Amino acid sequence: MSDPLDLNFDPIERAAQIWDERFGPSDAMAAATSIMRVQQLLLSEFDRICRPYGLTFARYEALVLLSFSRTGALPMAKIGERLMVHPTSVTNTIQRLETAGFVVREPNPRDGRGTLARITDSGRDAVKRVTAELMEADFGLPALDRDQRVAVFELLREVRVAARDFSR
Amino acid sequence: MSDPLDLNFDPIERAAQIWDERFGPSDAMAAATSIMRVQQLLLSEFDRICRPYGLTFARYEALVLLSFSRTGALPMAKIGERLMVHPTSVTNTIQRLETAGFVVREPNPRDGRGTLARITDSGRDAVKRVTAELMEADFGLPALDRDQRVAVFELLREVRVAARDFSR
DNA sequence: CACATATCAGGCTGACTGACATCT
DNA sequence: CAGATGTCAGTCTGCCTGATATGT
Repeated sequence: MSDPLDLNFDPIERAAQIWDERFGPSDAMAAATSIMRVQQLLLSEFDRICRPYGLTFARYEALVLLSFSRTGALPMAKIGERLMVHPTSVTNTIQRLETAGFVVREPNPRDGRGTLARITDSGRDAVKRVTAELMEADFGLPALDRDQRVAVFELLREVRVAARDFSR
Repeated sequence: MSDPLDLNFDPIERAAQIWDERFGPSDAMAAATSIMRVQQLLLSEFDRICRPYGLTFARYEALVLLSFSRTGALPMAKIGERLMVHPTSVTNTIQRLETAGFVVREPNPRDGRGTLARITDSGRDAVKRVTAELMEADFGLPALDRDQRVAVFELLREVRVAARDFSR
């Protein structure tokens, strides 16, 4: 690359850089593209860890939710609410987890309309193994020390509060 | 919700909270879930802004790349490399942009195997309008001040450097 | 020849809309 | 009855693999 300004080979950052030259620097754009990109890096890492266990990260999240519920079972609607995904996506996710033997479906005894997804022993085992690996991998953030991770969390909490993603 | 521990209504944070009770606090998990969640918030915001112009954020990114190239045209492979997406995804993205009239395809005069995607006037106009709206929306980060945005960028740069996403 | 470039066929994923049966 | 619940059909998106035609 012949551009003398191209000290940095990341394409997104490169675009931001060129953008800066045209419109002036945008700290907002730089921060936003960093978040988008790091999420992409984390998701690949998480999916890579989940894959050997027949899981995707989305399915792992659903399984974690079930594994931490008091009875090991939750209504479909509750799962969608907690993971913030569409009801039909819940149907799809749970169906695949059921096919893999990590979850069973059963009628909700407290609501004739409803269905409960219940985690199986096999599902609990998978959660345990994947969680151990994620912890081992520092959730994709071994590059940051404890204070830095806390700083990231605190900063992003502001964004989530503003988006009403937190109740506080 | 009857669970006495449910003081905080964010589902991901809620899961992290329950997780903490079981395995002890994980600053890495808290930071990682925040990044995943904020990316989700930003992407919906960006897609919402792009939608009226017949774009998704992914297509907007490709269009930005073309609009900032010196000649307004780039080989497909170069686009994939810079946006870090699979060659078939580039074919797909460019095809849709072509259908929308934002780019045209032409043979690469310097490589008989290759195809160039060239941005049209209509494409440049769309980039201009969407970019203005994104700037107006502070790239989804109006909740942070300048110093905070810079802090986010600096922290996440560490992660990207470790992942070799940056060359420095 | 090996290799690069781009496309196509086809699969998988998660998200969505609209329609529907069922139940509260 | 209105409203909630879950599923299904079908669409769209982005990402991927493998095969292929073409050209370096």
